Amino acid sequence: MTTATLPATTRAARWFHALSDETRLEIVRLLSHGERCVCELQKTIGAAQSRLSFHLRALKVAGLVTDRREGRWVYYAVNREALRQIAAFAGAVKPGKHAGSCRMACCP
Amino acid sequence: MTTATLPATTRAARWFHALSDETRLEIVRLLSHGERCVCELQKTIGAAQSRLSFHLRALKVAGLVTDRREGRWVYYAVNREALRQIAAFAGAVKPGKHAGSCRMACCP
DNA sequence: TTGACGCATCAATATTCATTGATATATTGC
DNA sequence: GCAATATATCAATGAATATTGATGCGTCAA
Repeated sequence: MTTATLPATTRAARWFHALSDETRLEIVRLLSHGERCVCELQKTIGAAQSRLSFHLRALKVAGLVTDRREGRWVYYAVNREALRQIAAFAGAVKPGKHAGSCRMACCP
Repeated sequence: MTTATLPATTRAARWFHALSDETRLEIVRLLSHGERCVCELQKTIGAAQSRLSFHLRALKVAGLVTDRREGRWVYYAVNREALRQIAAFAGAVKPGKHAGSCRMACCP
């Protein structure tokens, strides 16, 4: 259920996939203000319960959120560390030294 | 063909989707060193040509790469600004003021 | 002008993903 | 225990995506 042991590229691809859906992005945005139970996300987003559950699971499997049961409620929260790593990944892609034509490397 | 006028969430979802595939991540990683022609990406990645073309198009439609023809070659390059915005987006998701139980907001 | 090369596109297929409605499980208050 | 609530899961369906092989189109060099 965890993605911690996967190769970096695979893990990154799964993170990005988890964020590639508008509903899930909305969930993450809401959770960025603090943890929330499913019922509130449901009211706020206006999505069917099973649909929300589906997307929460996707985020959880990808390691972007954590969940915690308290009585009848389950609270979800963002995994700050994962988000940090995602930002770092995107930030690390910089155009490099060879910017400009690259005949040499390309077609010798 | 451009995504510039879309709502922020929609645009972000498309960016993340473009990065949600291992082949495309590998392409972006290679392009981060400078622009490359398709034939070199092909050699390096070892993917069928039509497959590579498919993924390059996905990246281009999402606005993450640009292309430029020079003679028989087409050179692709990362769009630094888009990557910067993606990193900013991920970095902006911070756990917030209400971290901890949030009964109040949740189930009044 | 012909042939080779670099690349894009198309058609067909298989796979993955999202949505909906129904059902199951756990927890609480009565 | 019973009913109500919160959430997860399942089954079915449709939509989107990825892969492969074939074909087309522009460009260059002989």
